[in-house]
Amino acid sequence: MNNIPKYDPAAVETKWQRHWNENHSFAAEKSHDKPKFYPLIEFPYPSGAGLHVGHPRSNTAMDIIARKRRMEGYNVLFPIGYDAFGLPTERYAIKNHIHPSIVTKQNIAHFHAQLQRLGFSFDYDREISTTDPKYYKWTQWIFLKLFEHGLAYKMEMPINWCPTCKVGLANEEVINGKCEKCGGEVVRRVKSQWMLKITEYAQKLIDGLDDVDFIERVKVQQRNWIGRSEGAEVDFHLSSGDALTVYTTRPDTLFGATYMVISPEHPLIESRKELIKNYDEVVAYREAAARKSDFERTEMNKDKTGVAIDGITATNPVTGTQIPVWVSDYVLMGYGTGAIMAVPAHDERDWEFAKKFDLPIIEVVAGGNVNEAAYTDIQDGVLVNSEFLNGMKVAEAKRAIIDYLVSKGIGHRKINFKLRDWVFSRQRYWGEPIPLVKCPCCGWVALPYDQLPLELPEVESYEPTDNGESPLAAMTDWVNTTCPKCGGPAQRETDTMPQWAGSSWYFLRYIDPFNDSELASMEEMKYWLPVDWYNGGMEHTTLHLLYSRFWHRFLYDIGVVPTPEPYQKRTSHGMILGGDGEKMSKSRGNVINPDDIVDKLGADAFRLYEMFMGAFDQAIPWSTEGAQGCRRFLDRVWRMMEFMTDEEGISEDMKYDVHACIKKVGEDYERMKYNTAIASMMSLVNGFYAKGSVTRGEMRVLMQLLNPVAPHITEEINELCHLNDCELIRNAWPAYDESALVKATVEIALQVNGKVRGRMDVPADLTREGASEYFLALDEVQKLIAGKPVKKLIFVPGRLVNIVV
RNA sequence: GCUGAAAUGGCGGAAUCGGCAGACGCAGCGGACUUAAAAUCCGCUAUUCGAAAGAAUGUACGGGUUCAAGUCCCGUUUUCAGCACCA
Repeated sequence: MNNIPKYDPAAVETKWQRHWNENHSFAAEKSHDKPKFYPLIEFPYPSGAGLHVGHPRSNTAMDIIARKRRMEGYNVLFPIGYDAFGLPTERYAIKNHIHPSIVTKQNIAHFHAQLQRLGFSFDYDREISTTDPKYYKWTQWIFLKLFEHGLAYKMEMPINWCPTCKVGLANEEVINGKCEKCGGEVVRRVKSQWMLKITEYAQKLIDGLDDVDFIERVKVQQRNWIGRSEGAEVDFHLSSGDALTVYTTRPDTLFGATYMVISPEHPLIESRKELIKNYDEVVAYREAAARKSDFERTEMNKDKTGVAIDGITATNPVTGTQIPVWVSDYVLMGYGTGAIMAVPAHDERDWEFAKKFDLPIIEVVAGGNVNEAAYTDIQDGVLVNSEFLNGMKVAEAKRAIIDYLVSKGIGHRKINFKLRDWVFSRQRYWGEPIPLVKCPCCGWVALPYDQLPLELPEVESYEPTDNGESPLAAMTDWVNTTCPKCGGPAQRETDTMPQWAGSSWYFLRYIDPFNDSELASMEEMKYWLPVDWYNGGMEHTTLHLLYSRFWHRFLYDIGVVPTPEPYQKRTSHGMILGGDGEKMSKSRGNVINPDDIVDKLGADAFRLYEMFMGAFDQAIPWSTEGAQGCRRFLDRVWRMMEFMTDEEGISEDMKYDVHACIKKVGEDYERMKYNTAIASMMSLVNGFYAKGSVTRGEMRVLMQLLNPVAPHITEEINELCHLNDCELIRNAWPAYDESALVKATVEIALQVNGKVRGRMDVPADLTREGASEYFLALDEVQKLIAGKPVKKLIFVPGRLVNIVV
């Protein structure tokens, strides 16, 4: 072809982006005739810093799938929105005296422009923001439904308080005793908080995992976080006359229970203080434990401490032995019953404690050496010193002892979860107001649904307060209202919802974003749900991903949504690190700004590099030279126009390579092996260069394969060369021809005693049966074995032949 | 501490089922083009020995199974991630 213009990414990309925008090229079709496909990326938080190089990794990956599905004939909904409530915006607003809603608007505009510049095929017509009252009307609506069903409750409780952010945090937001957002030390603070009963859904959230296609580590992490365990509750009779109930997963070891431990906060200490001779000592221990921060508690978890209660003993219900009761902070009030039976022979913590305080250790499961270490194996151990359990395996003994406890009325089967309820209120301005009022006569009363949305009022100051009150509390005009039930004076809740509220259901709103009478129409949801493929960060596994599954399952239970699970498939991308292999951060000075790369190399090269740099699910250091190499590849693709011939078909000598590439690229995109898909296209292009020519037919296929990754340049080449009479995005995905993948001869390796001695071409249809005769007749084979007797000949068709002499 | 994943050239990585280790890219070296440089195109590029043909070694380390091991088994080291007294 003559008159090839120079490749100018900026011009080409602007042109096609405008074209797509004007034509709404990626708007999901209203009709439900076609099969649907709903891919989703986690909607970004529109920070002032703009897009990070991490965003395009996930976005491009799903964009490739979305674009491929459109070519395959699906009706695709690939939406975008903004998770815009949150602390950084509020902080910026406070510092610069701008209303957070204005900051949010500016940041969203910036993000929108950056996303468009990267050519993502989002349906921008459905763009949403969680801060839009038309949106958060429905976030509040869902909260009221939870409240109505008894799943939201307010409770005075010690919470995780971040003194830097001046806000309470959910358990999921505390990482190693530090605040997830600012890294500051988290302290305990007693506050009255709204809680959501996610624990009621613990079992459903575990069971639901069986029916979805999530990558294994996500399932494992969610299961561990929910932490289901099966065991029994057993009552121990105390000398005080009380029954002390413990939870244990090892009821089979009951005969080995040589002492008991209650947590320092256990109510028994107060209710029986008159019997406790060393009450002062116990209280001093409790206070010392309370002063320990979470950090100290975990740091010191190897060194056990405790105090024996003087004055109360317990009776082991099966042996009748009197055993002591201790207080120790290795037993937590928040799990089980806050009390345990200690079996030092078969529990590591109890073993350590018993060694330190010289308490008896009785072996009841044979198989280890309990003087050396606790024996915790539950597979092979056999019960001993346990009367009627003797000789049984652990699993059998568990069943037998529970039956016994039930028959005596002193115990029963019990399932426990580590999952805690979700702390749902935040003492902040920039969040969804909680639509409840407190009435002195009626208690907490829900706002009627027709009064939603309850909009955020304008306030003078968004500053959080040190006393733990939301800035809204100072707005007396807004706070003082009337009770919707009795009409008397009442006050609004002034805490707001956490950032996780708006993101717990946003994928539903995309389906029907302008609906003012429902959160989304059932008919539309029946067509679009569930989300077919959701890619996002591992850091959200026990936060957003779990929370949104909980909300969705609740909405399903009350008949609002048609599917029990929101997401069919979940994958996760690896982080992009700085060039030094460290996490990108301003302080390290290794941050790469996507805009700079797009300016220098173009969006297509940037997208291509983000997909080519390495395995999609692994952390990869950034390399600007590597990105440059991807730009070089696109330059080479562009220059292929110089030697393109007018032939429409695929030339005979390239047939195998072209069809193998179609197969490879299609399969690799689906498996998120973008790096090898791109490598195979690079090899194909190298082949055309080696040959010095490419046909129009070959060019057409290459453009179709490359289009999902590099949509602008391929569209431009398609137009310049009139490869198709329509845009590539309206093209069908190419199919490969099985017969073209069959070769007449294949190159195999020739091994002698397992060592490669050469390569040779053999007929592709050579079978194992004919192999021996075929190979031993060859001169080169005879030369290599040099007359030695052949012991064995192994032939793997298409791979190698190995002659053992 | 427990659990899980991983370790491959100078670098990022590839090798789908136990079957030719190092695809593809980066960096480097050489050549062509050019007054020159850049760009581009072509070639080389795991290590050691060798002029070459070739040979030996080689996928964190030590063993093992197999005709054949990056891949499977046992042990060790290191790195990363998750959980962190959940009875």
